[in-house]
Amino acid sequence: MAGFLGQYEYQLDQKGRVSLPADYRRRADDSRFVLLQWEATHLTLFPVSTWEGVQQRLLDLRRGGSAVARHLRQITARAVEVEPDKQGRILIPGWLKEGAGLDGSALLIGALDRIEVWDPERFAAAAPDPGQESEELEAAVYEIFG
Amino acid sequence: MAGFLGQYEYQLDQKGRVSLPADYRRRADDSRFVLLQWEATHLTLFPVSTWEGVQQRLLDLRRGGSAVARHLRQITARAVEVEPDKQGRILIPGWLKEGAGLDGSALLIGALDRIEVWDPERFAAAAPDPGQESEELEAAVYEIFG
DNA sequence: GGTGGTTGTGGGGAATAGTGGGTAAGAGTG
DNA sequence: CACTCTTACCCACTATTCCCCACAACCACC
Repeated sequence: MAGFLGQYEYQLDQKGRVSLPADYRRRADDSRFVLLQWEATHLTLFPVSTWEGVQQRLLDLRRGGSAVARHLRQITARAVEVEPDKQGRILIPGWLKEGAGLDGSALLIGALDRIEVWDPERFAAAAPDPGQESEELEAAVYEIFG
Repeated sequence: MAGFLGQYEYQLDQKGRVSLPADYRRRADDSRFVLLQWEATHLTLFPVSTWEGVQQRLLDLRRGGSAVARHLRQITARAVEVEPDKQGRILIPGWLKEGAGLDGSALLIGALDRIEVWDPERFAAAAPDPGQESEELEAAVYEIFG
């Protein structure tokens, strides 16, 4: 099955809720999601079925006892399990809105097995500059799409 | 099932009680927990079902008779079994509050299979500085989230 | 071109969650 | 045995969260 695709810009209401595109709701095999910030720029929304695999890898890494394992709490502390209400909206906690720079509206991006939640301006700014990086991207993309 | 996630800052009342987030209470398969300090910085709260595995590993280690095994009592001495009251609060003994630097308020952190109890300022100070450590963390995290 | 369903958006009201404190039972001490 | 201090249970208050109803825009389909 094709994963999450496309982009939707929705309002973030005064209670901190955003609609989840109906298309995404239908595609997800589970109605529950894990919303977390593991990159500084944006939030990521995993269906719980996908999240479980991630969680297992996190547990394995922590049990390994490496130096970085001690900081994993910084990741899990920035996560919540959310479930859309009857109208298909999820509530984004204040501390996550702040971290992702969300105010007013949110851009929902389909990213195959997950959904990303961006502040529209940040997303525009995150596009690669025409230059070296963009050339590398182009080359990689050519190899994939053939 | 998704484990314990997120962060909640609650008051620590004059009797030394803290509310356990309702979400955590629902998630735990058992209402009883083991609260202990095994790291200098904070306290950790294990559901008894999870604790049993830890306890088994402690017993195995002690039976192994290694040098460190002789100091395990320093760990178990800093532990208590707690159970939330009807309002969902647990009582933190004075000697544990002191060791974790708790006063006024407590930050409850979801860490997948366990819950951590931090002094808010200490938690902020424990965040990895932008630098080598933070880069390693980012790299490890990228590998996990792909 | 109407018509019915679906989708995003707004807001009111009930249930729940966190917080404070009073009082009784229990443990430890002299 | 009496006294004190701690722990546990209970009642009450307030703010937040969650659930539900309702509207309006859009699309598809007769």
